[in-house]
Amino acid sequence: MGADLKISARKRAEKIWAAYAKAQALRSTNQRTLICDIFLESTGHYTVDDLLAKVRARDPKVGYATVYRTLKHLVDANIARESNFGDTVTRYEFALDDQHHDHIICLDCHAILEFENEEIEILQDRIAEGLHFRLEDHRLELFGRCELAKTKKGCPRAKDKPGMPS
Amino acid sequence: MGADLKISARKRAEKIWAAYAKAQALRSTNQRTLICDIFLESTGHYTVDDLLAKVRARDPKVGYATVYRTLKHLVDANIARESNFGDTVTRYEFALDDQHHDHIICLDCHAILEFENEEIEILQDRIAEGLHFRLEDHRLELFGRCELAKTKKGCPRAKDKPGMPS
DNA sequence: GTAGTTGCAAAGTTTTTGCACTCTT
DNA sequence: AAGAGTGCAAAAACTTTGCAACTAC
Repeated sequence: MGADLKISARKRAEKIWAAYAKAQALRSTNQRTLICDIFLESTGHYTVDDLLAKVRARDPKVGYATVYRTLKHLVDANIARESNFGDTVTRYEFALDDQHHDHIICLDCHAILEFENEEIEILQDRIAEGLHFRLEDHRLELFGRCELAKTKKGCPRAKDKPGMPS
Repeated sequence: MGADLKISARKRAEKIWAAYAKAQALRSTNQRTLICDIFLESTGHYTVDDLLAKVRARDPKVGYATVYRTLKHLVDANIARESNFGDTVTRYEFALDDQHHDHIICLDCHAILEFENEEIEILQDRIAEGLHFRLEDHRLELFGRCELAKTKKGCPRAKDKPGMPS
């Protein structure tokens, strides 16, 4: 994904956010602006803790609840996407609707890679149609071991994080 | 899925369970036997609460912890599969490894249908290979509105259950 | 008898909510 | 000034764990 695409995605996200904020009559507070900025700058999959840490680096007084509440708005505005890759924590990523991608997660090092596959999406549409569903969303997660994890030394990134599915 | 297949799946599950129990030196207690029986008889996607209710109908003294602990064993033995379809509760279903299927969930009535698609599995393998992953597991969930939900009356099964993804 | 199992209650996690105070509009 | 937004702490929802009593082997 090139830098150009990322920049324009962010610009679009900002427009969507502005429209959403206006429609919902949201007020522009420092905390909210800060959280949105940090979120839109981010490229990975972050827990609320992760994001709060980044936020507090710039404003130590921000509370958990505000991050949760702001993320809820971002999800609602279709700018953020929630996922929990087999474990108990919810992770948030910046993802506009039309940029849909899926994930492959390394069970050893917990790296999360993204991929897109048009063919699978087409098959999904066909399946939904066959079952008389109007498809609105989907979630595809692949779990495996990445190349580094396969070596005898194991993946150097491997840490004991909370449970991924067996 | 015919009754024959289900019966043989159950028989296979019982064999796997017996082998697992032996390997782990698990003891055969009334509670554990009861929970396993109820779980193996079940065909849907149940929360711990659901299962505990069924268990307590036959033995009211069984505690949460025992159900959690037994399900953990069943997951470990690859007889049960955990999923959480966008909400916060973990659901368990009886699923042997080689019977893998995916789910389509109605956002209105929360019905959960199962499907299998060989083509998608092949594409997944190809994607994982391309990214140098050894694939171990996957999770595909489609979210949409079922046929009944599309009528102007809405789906009659619709209830306000906790949040599904937007 | 030994050691795995159970049920209870307490503790842990993650997320939501009530409330007094603050800040935007 | 009105009321949306914030931070804190308490509550909620779900799951795990410590422990004394129990039970399979």
